[in-house]
Amino acid sequence: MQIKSRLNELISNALESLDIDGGSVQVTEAGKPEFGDYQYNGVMAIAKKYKRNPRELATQLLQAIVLSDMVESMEVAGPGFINIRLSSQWLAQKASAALADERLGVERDEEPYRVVVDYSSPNMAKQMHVGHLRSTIIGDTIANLLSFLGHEVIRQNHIGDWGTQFGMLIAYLEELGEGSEGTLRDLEQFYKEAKERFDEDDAFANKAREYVVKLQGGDIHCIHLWEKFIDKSLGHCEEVYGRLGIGLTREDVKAESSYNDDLPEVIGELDEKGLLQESRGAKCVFIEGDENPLIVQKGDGGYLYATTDLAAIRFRASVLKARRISYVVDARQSAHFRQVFAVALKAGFVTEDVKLEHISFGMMLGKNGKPFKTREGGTVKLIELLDEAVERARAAITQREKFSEDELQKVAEIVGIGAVKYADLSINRESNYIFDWDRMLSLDGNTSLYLQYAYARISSILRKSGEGVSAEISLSDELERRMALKLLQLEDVLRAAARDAMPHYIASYLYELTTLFMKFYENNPILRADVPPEVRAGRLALASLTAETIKRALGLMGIGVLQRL
RNA sequence: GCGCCCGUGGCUCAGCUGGAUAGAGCAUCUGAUUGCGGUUCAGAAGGUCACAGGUUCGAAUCCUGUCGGGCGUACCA
Repeated sequence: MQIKSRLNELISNALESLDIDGGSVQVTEAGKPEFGDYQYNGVMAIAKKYKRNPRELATQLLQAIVLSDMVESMEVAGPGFINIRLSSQWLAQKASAALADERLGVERDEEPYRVVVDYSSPNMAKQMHVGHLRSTIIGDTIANLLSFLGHEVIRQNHIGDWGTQFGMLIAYLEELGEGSEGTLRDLEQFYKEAKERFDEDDAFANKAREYVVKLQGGDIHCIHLWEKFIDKSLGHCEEVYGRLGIGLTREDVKAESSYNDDLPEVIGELDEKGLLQESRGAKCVFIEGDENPLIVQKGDGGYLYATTDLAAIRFRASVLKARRISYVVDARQSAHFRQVFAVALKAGFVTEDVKLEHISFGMMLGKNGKPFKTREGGTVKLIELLDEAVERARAAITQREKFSEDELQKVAEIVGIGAVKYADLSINRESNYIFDWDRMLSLDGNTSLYLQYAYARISSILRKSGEGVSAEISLSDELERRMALKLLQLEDVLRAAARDAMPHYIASYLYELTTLFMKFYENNPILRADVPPEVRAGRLALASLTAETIKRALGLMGIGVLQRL
């Protein structure tokens, strides 16, 4: 249910009927309950433009609005605000419909498009570490969200499987011989050992360099070693994805190396367009207003990741035919993407109507405000971080419910992983964020545990009620009414989150919904004996829809819920 | 040097393309509740929205400058 756009339309139509150009009409949620449910503030600006009295204009506008059964009242307030109150009957009816609907009343976008979401993209030479966390979970959420809204999502895991370090790694893999899979399990260690060999043994170093060349030349033996290595490394990533509830599969992998053959073509096309210039021995594209060019080919003939990124854009636009291409990559690369996008456009790899966006995010900081590291100052491995999350969750769970060891482990897994993900997804992605175990595993405040707890509590109520939930919701008091309104705002929130690629909109919404529910529940008993059956049924229905909404929205973030906690 | 991002109560964060008295949660204080699952609920206190100008009916939000912090700045990815 899109509420805002319907209201916008009512107002737009009215403005049009008055022959007034109101620009893009945007109602917002009311600042206070006294103001109603929504408000439109645009009249003042329009009045200024037409040099008219705002209150008068607002009054005239109201008269021109054709009210639907959705709106109970609209009135002018203050200097020219228009306060809107929705019909309770309408809210009740739509909430009932949402409850009966698989999608909770959220419609698919009427103009679906094909979108590439590039995220996670780990380097195969090293173990996944915290540096990959944000891209992976933010990207996955956005992909899930767009998909839920009916868009055709193509996930692209642009893994780093190419580069000089692979010569060293496969040379070492070969040296260890058969049965070296065990060592490969700890990639970090493997890399370290290979590097040591490389630094200490000239013969080994030479072989490593030779293997780089052979690999690039398509040598069968080297390719075989390399494939084996990548396969193992990817397997490790998949283990992490599995635990994190990330929807990336092998089919989504589109490795850097897959663009190798395109790179000369990219250079060729840039040249054809007359964009290529040689500068200090390298082939570059200069961009107006930019001090530094985008270097696409090194002096020694080698390509760079800018070249690969251009090849990828070209592929995504021409082969995949994406209309929106989103890169979930940390903010430090904003300059890089700005350049790559500009060049891709100039070169005609994409047309103007394709939306290229860098969904950037800030750094993960430790409690001390400095980059998140281990006590020793090393990089935190993702798998170890997740282990710790689960361990801490286990300790944090109050064991009101008696869990078997198996169940406890499952619950801790859902709670712990959820806490890590939610802590990240609940804040504005653009800012750096402080990683704090205690806060993220707290039962108070905007945390996943609070939401999961609410879900479990509602589940308990529903179980105890011993009856099915009917889809009939009637709203007999103000809190019930506010609940229904909040529940119906889900689609507006999801759409805004998808539009801006801002998962924290969803988190804020869920938190507001849940605190509102707690308040509602405190004041409106459900299962008590003195509650009339109709009222009880209506409240049960609201509770049920609340639970479903929490479950669905957390599900978009890849976070699970529990019947008991 | 240049460029980008960020400065909101003690702490962590919201603030929806400029709107009505800047909102939450921790932490602090007060009160309710023998609890339809609580670590719940209600309330209080706490802010010159870094600073200074400007734009206008109206600015945390837009513009300019200053200060402070982060990041990036040609052949790594």
